[in-house]
Amino acid sequence: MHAEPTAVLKMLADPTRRALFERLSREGEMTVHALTDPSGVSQPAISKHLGALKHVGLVRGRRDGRETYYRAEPKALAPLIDWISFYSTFWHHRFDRLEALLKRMDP
Amino acid sequence: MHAEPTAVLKMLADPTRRALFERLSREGEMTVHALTDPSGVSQPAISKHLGALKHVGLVRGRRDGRETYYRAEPKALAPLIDWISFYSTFWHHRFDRLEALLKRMDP
DNA sequence: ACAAACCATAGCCAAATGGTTATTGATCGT
DNA sequence: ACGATCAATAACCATTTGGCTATGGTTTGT
Repeated sequence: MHAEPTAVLKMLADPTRRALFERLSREGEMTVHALTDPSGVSQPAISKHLGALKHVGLVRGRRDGRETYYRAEPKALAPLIDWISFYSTFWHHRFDRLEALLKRMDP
Repeated sequence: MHAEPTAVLKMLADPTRRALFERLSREGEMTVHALTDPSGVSQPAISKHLGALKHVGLVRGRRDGRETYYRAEPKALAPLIDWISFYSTFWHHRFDRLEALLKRMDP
């Protein structure tokens, strides 16, 4: 219970990397090529980021011929959600909006 | 709505810094000295981290004589919670465990 | 008055980070 | 068969980061 969120936080803290995760979350499975296209950075940079995300389980890669399709793995956010959940106890009494925000997450 | 979570994520991604925020969340207002004590790093390092946390609004400092009391400001987590909340829409239909986790956050 | 305590700042340094170009390996289309 | 495409890796580079020591500025206690 409530595992180390450091690795997940590090991954999401970089805007380029978070954009990859967001795009895969929104649009589903995509190739490296499609992800590189509008990213503003080179294909090797994207591959490296995807490798890092994969390493902490935030994405999964499926090789198909010469292409690799990546998909988001939101399960890997569990440590982060656990962390927020755990500390929400301490925040609750002085963060009025928290309750509303948490409700919004589970409508 | 759903502001940039990058700054907040960067702050929490460092273990030393997150430990400060956690400690202030658990134990309430504390001096720099008290925070430095069991941290394993020097007082200037702690002060620098507190300055960074303060800069993004995650803590607030109150000077009292020669001591400075810091407190956590969980309100500043709003961008992060908004981000998770926003993407939960996309995850919800393919992340079964999320629902359970979110329920655990708001029992 | 003055030494000690508390905190912030300055200056420095090693390591980590995020990017690049070049290259390689594999697969596809013609 | 072979040139083109896709992705990963290698090698390199600049910047950022997180730590340190040294110092300075206040405030406190004696």
